[in-house]
Amino acid sequence: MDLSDRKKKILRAVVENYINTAEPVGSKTIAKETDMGLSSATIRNEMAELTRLGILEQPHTSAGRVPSPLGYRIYVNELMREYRLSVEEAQEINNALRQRIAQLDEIISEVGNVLSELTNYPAYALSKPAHKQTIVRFDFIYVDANTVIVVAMLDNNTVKSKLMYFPTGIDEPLLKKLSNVFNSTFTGLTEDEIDSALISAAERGANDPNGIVSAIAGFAINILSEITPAKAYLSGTSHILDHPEYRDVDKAKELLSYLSNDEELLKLPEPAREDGMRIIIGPENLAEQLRESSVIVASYDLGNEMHGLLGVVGPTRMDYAKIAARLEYITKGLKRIFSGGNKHPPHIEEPSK
Amino acid sequence: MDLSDRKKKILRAVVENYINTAEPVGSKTIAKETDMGLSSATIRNEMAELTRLGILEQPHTSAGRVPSPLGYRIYVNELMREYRLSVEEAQEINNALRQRIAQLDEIISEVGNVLSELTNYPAYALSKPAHKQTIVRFDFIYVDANTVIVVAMLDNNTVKSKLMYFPTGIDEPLLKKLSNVFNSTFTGLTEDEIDSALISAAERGANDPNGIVSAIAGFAINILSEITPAKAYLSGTSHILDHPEYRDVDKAKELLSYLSNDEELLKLPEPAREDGMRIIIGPENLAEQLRESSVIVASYDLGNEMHGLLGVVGPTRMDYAKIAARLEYITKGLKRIFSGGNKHPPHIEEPSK
DNA sequence: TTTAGCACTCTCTTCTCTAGAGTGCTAAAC
DNA sequence: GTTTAGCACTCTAGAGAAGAGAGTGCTAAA
Repeated sequence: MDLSDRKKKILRAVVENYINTAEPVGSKTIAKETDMGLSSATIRNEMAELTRLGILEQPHTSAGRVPSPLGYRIYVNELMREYRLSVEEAQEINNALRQRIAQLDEIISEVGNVLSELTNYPAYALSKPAHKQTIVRFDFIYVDANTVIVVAMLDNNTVKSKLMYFPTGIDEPLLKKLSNVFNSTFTGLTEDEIDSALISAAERGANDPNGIVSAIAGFAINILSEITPAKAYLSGTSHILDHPEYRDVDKAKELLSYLSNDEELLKLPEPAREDGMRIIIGPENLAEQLRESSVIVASYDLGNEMHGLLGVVGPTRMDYAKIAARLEYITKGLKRIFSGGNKHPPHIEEPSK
Repeated sequence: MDLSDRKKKILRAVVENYINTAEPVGSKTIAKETDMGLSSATIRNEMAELTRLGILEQPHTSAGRVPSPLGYRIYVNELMREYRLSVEEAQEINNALRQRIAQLDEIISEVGNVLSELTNYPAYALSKPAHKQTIVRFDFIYVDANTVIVVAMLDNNTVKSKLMYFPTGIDEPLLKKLSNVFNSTFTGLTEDEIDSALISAAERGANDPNGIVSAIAGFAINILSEITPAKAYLSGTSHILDHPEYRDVDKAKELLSYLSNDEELLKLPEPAREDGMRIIIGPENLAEQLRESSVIVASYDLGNEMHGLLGVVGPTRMDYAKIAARLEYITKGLKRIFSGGNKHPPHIEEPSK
């Protein structure tokens, strides 16, 4: 799309004005609030042209103009000023992250909360399934004649354990045998590779008619399948109702129900590049319920197999520049905290678009 | 409150009609839809009386009547018919529970989802902190010269483990010593009882200048403090917008924000008796934001230190009888599944109020 | 190429009016 | 004494009308 510089300036003015006011923007407003030294009539002509090109839209004949999805697209791709976080904003994000990151368990949902609070839009956080993991070693701790603690260490250095009860009884020699069998047969295998053939072979190898091997193998499979399953966390849904677009309760309800569905969230698109960000505007969304909303999504990566997506949902008239800047600051900050090893959020840096 | 039988009948009719229609109820409607053989005029007189007693209310002079909070209270305490779950409804609950209960981890939040879906109101689930737990045994598994797996078994038979890295190095004899120190000093203690005096004493006992003891003790404290912390899960918030009471976006927003705050949820009242149910009507709520809503709450108990509250939030005009019946069926069902050991939901039973 | 002027269009708000529902009171009927 | 019919009265919700305001597109002049 090749527009004259003047058209671009006008488009930008329309988009930014509309983002702030949520009201259709008239030619007079543009003339007054930008310093192009042009009268409203000239701007009117340009806006008429932009409307013909499908970049602006008119809600009705005598209303001001509103950006079309195409208009937003052009704005986002070419015109959006890089939003520079102020020192205060960056500080605020730093504090929010620092305070919330206590237990790693819930970090992702917490980051979603932070994101939502900082943007005033609903936010979601997805954790992606890690690459197929394997168990690298098994240990067995004897507790009493019927009880054993099974400890499994994974290839990412996490450890899982479980108390298991065997009515048929066990003793130290049996444990030793089990340890040998499991460490030789079941290590280095992904979930899929542990199948019933393998289990019954191991049962024969350990001379175990009592199902002990298969119970432990079941535990192993459980661990491998439960580790970082794709999960969705949604935060700040009530922010939806802050925005005039959703004053219509039915629309709000539609979006809210949609977002509350984890499976739908997991289907949302991802950024093309690992470190990129993606903005999906209105009708570019595949889901019917998002056709009037926009999504900004970035991926995060905490190392150690923890990675996923972090997104913000809002009306098409959302402050793309600001939200994108904050989102990027957060994802970068997370990465720094977790891979760098130092426990402090990053210092202020220049965000890119 | 001593009312004539006729007044009670009329009150019940008003409440139930209002619950269904969300419109103020007129004397004519009552006359028509109940078989008391009375004319609207008579009923009008009775309703005027009930209004004088503060049991009914008039939105404005010439509108029908609406129950006051006191009216709901009387209805709930004395007039509410026991709602009998139909076979289909019970079946539906059974299925919902059965399908969802896979990993115990998320069972409580899942039950919240089920509850919300079955009632069409937002529902919350709280897990209460368990009684102070203690570690009953420690085990140490040698991995390599710098790495140990620490395994701790709690008094409720759950097992926690962690891979720990010690740059100063460790060997088998040291592990043995550690095992002795921890199993003699730190077992049977609650989180509070493990204090720094104890830790430094143990450090001296183990002759450990490298902070290994204190690192492991930190892990122990972590476990004890993290186990079933009070948690809140909220489901089905979008159902709020189904009800005409919350068509006003500002009201919906107020309630939604309130419910989204975990700390507030944790402060909500509990049933007086362990197996009881509690209904809090409108202004009986302490929180300002709930003054126009009602809460029905019951406690659940899955044995094994897992217990907490399950609640439903809706407009004061909510179908108390139906919701209470479903809530009770669910809590009883949970108990049966988990304590009875059989993995199937209960059969249909008569719910009590 | 830009601007001023002007008629035109459409929405939003305000006001008025009416239909309808429901009430409370009075007097008659049971 | 209780119940009912009748009726005037009150209040709301909704429909229609009117006017203000904002913004447009077109034309003609600068």
